[in-house]
Amino acid sequence: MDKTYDYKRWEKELYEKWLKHRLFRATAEEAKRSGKPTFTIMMPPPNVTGDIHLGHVLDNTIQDVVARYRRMSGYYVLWQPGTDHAGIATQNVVEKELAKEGKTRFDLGREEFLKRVWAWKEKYGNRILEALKRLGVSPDWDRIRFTMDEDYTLAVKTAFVALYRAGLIYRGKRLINWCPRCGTALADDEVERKEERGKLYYLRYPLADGEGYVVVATTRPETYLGDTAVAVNPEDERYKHLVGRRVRLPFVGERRDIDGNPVEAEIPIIADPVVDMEFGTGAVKVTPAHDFNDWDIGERHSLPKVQVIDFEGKMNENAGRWVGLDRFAARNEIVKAFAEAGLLEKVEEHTYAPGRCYRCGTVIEPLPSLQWFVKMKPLAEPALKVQEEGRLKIIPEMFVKVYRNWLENVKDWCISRQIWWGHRIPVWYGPDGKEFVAHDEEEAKRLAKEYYGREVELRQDEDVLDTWFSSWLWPFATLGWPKETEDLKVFYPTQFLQSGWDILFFWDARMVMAGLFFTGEVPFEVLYLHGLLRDKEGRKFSKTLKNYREVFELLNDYGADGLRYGVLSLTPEGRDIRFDEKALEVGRNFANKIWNATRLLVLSSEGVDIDLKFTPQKPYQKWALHTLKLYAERITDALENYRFDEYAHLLYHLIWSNLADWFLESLKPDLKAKDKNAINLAHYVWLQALKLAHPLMPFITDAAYEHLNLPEKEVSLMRLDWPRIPYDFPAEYEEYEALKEAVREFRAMRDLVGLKRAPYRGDADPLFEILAGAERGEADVWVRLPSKAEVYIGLSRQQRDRVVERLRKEIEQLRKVISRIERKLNSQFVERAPKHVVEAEREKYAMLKAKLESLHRQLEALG
RNA sequence: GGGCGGUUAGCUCAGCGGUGAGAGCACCGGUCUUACAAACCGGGGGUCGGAGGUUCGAAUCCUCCACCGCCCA
Repeated sequence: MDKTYDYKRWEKELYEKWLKHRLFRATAEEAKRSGKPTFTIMMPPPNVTGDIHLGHVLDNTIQDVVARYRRMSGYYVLWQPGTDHAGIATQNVVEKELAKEGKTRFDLGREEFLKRVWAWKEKYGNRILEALKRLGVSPDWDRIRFTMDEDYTLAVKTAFVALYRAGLIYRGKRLINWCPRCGTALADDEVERKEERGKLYYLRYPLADGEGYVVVATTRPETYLGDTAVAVNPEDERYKHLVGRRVRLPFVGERRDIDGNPVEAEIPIIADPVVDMEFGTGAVKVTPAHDFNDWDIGERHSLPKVQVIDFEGKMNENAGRWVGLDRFAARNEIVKAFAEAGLLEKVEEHTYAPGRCYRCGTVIEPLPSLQWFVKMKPLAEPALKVQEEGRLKIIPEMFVKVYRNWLENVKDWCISRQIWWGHRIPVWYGPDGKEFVAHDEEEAKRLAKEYYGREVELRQDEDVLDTWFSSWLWPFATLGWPKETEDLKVFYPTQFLQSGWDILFFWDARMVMAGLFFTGEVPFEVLYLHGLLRDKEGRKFSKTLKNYREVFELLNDYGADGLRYGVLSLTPEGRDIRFDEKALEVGRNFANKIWNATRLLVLSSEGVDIDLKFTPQKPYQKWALHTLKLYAERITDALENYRFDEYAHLLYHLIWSNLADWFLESLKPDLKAKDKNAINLAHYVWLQALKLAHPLMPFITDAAYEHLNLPEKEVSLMRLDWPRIPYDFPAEYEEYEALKEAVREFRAMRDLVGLKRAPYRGDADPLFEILAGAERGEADVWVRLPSKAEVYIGLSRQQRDRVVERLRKEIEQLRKVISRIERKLNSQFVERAPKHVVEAEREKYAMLKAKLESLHRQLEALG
């Protein structure tokens, strides 16, 4: 057995071995044959464009821990991997490639462009999945699905048609979020808002029928060209007399609304309660075609909607002299024009939160546009209901409110995207624009023929569907839906879904809706949300800041187990995680510790025939079994409750602080003596500990397992049963704990006086000498240890003083504690507190009293 | 504006009605003790954000306040 753990070698060898033995494979047939309950986990499919980052590491470590734990505890596990076509992101990447050649997608045309994207996907699409293998994760790689697989496409079409026929999909002209850079509509939640510094411009609108003007405050002066009213709060005394009168927009000539009707430059002053009297001057401009609030005001007051910015973010023909200018350039020009005409009252610094595209960061432009929408209310209600009824468990609890709040206020979902990479919307239009929604062109033609009574030319909708419209089907579409497959019957609904909280709305909540609507099932029993990884300062990882290291570098430096351990141990319930490489060091050192401890066992049991049969005899042995039992229970509990950080810490304490520091040290004499019983017991204990650690640290534990000289072995610990420890030795546990205490006291005393070894006398367990570094001998002064055991440490006269000082300090501290308890025992506490608490307090009091006396005796003895 | 979370040792965090308030890292001192210096042994370090309240008992429950972060408008 090598002197150090070479994780690079072992990670490679073991992963190949696991794959060779098909340990991750899951089939419906075998599941049925096994007779075990199934446990299905759907891997959140990474984007085909992406590179692996720490978020994937956390995601997949969590899933792997659950998958391996469940396999070991008697479930038949399917962990379903795959990738997501990520419409906008992927199209962007390929368009960037094209730009290097000086081309746009329009130069290639739709068909050629899509060929390029597919080629790109074939080449790079599985990069993240491949990288995940180095982490040691255990999904069934033979089942990789892609959201644009042929089968999956069928699921998407079926879903669209079913929703349309149920009246839950409609097409309408509405204000949508438009990204001028990506050239597509976005859903509300694809728009990010963050506070930014901007300016608030005060514009003067001259009254049309008299002297003076009304001043409106706006962050977007360039949209004034599309204003169709000025609004004030009906309660606002300052403006009551103006309501009903009109202002004249300066520099505005001919303009038309979105239906082509001319709109005058004179616009009314209206009263609407949504206007905030505190904001600016209390009078606001209303631009229904470029602002969501204004759209609603426009609807209420039947205002015309004048669009002044086009789909490229440029001013359109309604902008008069500014036509063709970019919207931001137009802003400057327009402000200048107002200033020159004496119509700019002032400009203030202002913080506001413009919407930005979550894919490219461009400021989104609200625009009226004809798009497809999903009616969300009817889908949201069942999703709320199943949560209420406890059929969907959300962990941690605090996200329940977030989930509910979103569903209760959900708005219709804009699902059409003006890009090419994605699922083409399955709608065909007749010559008169009549829409035919169908699974394919054949069916559309048939429907059209029925409708028109003859064959007509059909034109398919140019747009594609939002990527999330395919991902929300993931839990069942990957298993073959809409076909009634064996996979669906056996593995669906699933048991566990984990994701970062950032996609709770995008993905998790929508999967619940889709699951309920399409399959009538809650798609997963448990929804586990974890926080997002941030840098040491709490900032998001970002390419521009370069505030992170590549996952491959981390894997090289700390090993997969070190990385897994580090990341998981940092993960608190739900909150964001400040990532610190120090944690990985802990993980790496921990793996190393496991290696070395195993090495001790292996080297010192050479030549011993191991059959795992033993009888617990000595106190340290019973203590070890009892400790193992306590930890196995707590670890199982932590895993059952998805407390991963706790799991990581418990492992550390069991294996390092208890087994390595005490058990193995106590075992050493028996190892030297080749005590067969002790060696078998140790192998049993160690094997259980390795099993407990296996879900989190699969490589080092399996590497250690390979070295253990056991009578029979499986391919991997993952094939063994989860530990249940049938031993219970509370008395011996206490006995050995007392020994530990005496050893610690002896060591501390010895260190206090600066001795490397010290003489002792008294009645001590034979292990005491070894653990404490003590020996029988002569001394000037003997000091009894404060612990129960009657053990003395021998000192010289010079060393006496330091001990006296130390004793005095301890006595003082102890007195304080004791008097506090005395007060407590003389108060109402005795009558009011539960009996057992009072009893425990009395016991503690007696114990501390005894200890105090012992300290006093020592002090006296030292004279 | 509505909501959520946080504030505990120098740092990252556990503990969420009964502990002399914990862990890891960092720090200080000692050790090549034949598994491990990626280690071993020992040590110092906290008025649990502030103010009230409930309770026999509060880091833990309630109210208010302060600061930090996030989500939704």
